[in-house]
Amino acid sequence: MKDSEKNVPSVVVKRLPRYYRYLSELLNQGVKRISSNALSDKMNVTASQIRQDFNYFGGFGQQGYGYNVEYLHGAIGDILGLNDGDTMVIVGAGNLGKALASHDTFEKRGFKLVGIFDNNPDVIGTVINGKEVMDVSGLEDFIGRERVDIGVITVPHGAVEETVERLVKSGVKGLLNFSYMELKLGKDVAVENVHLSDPLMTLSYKIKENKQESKR
Amino acid sequence: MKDSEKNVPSVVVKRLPRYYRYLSELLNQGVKRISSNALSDKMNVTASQIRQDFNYFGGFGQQGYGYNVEYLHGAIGDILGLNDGDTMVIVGAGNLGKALASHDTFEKRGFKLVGIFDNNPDVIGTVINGKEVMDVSGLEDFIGRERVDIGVITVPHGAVEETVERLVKSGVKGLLNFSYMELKLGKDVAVENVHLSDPLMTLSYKIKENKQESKR
DNA sequence: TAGATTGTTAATCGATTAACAATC
DNA sequence: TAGATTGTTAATCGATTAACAATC
Repeated sequence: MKDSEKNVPSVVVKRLPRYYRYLSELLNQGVKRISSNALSDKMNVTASQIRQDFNYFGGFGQQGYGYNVEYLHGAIGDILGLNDGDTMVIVGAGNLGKALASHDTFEKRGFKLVGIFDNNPDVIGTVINGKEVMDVSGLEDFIGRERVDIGVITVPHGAVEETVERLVKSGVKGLLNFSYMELKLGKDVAVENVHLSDPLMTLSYKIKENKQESKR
Repeated sequence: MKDSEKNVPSVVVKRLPRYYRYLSELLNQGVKRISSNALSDKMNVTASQIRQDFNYFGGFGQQGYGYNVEYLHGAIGDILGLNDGDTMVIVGAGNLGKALASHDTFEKRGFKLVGIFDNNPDVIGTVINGKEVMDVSGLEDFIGRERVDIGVITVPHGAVEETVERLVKSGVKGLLNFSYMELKLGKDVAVENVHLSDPLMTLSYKIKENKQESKR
């Protein structure tokens, strides 16, 4: 069994984007090499965990030297599939859809926004970040023709179910779901659910905890 | 030591918003009671974990009956501090700031948006979701006067540091940070960092994994 | 009461950390 | 070579699951 086929715990996978971000920053700063210890300080994780994590994918470092930042950055990008040129469409050109369409980090991470869709005649035809909003009635055709990989769901609550169905039927391979509804699908279509109010609630908990602590 | 003062593992805290969302939905559907087993089916977690989690805060159920949905919903809301009437300001009225300002889920969860700030003269004075965008130069005054609890950071990269400093100095108790930069602060100010591209990267990984699997 | 289901303890599992031999 | 730091195994810690007595 190749290293890349070992089953990687999902806690590790969820840490990869974070590593990737920090390495991007180091790369920007022109840092050439970094040790697990130095990275550990920066990221507030243990050096041991860093080495352990990387070794799920088979060691990118060199004894006595550390890790080459550029190489490691590229390797993690590959593992994450950021160099696969995944294309995506945004369905729902409301405020959130618009914001995501204009969010340049997506492009910087190697994703290509190829279409924005809405069902509102007033919105169809308007231009967001240089792209014309298309009529959602043409969604299936477009996805099939352009072989779109990812569907980003930013439609209102009531339209989620239908949107998901249509995206999946058209053959997208993954859904990034910003709707209130939590999606579970068959394992042939990957899903990530994003709930913007979750971190706000967690923050609220922490604030409350801080208050209680200071009272003691 | 009271139950509420036990130190709750952060994995448990991070699950609370999810419980809260599912309970909101059940409440909407008019469901009166639910057992850990039934909830377990719905949420794809074990019943054991649900009971274990709730018991960190001291048991909300009743043997032989299960949990009263309304009561449990309220209790978790209390734990999360959603009934504390936390106020918030959004700093940065760009696309993301606008989207968040219009995101009604925040209000539904008990948070009160009291101000939106920007430094761009073209944006100052415009109205977002019924609220006029204010000049960021008045940020400190406003926060002090209105005793704002939470600062939501949606400014561009270059303005993050200054924004954080000003928010903290003015006395906010928590930051919800959407900027690229990952914040760490002293423990008197709570922070949640949100990185919108992280779930997209994780999704990309899953898609890639699916592809490899189907090849085998 | 009998049945159901919690609260909670004990067992298991997995993830993190520590340690160190391998090696650049 | 000597020093540094990885890759990797072993030890520890914590979280999840299982089990069941308590009890509504």
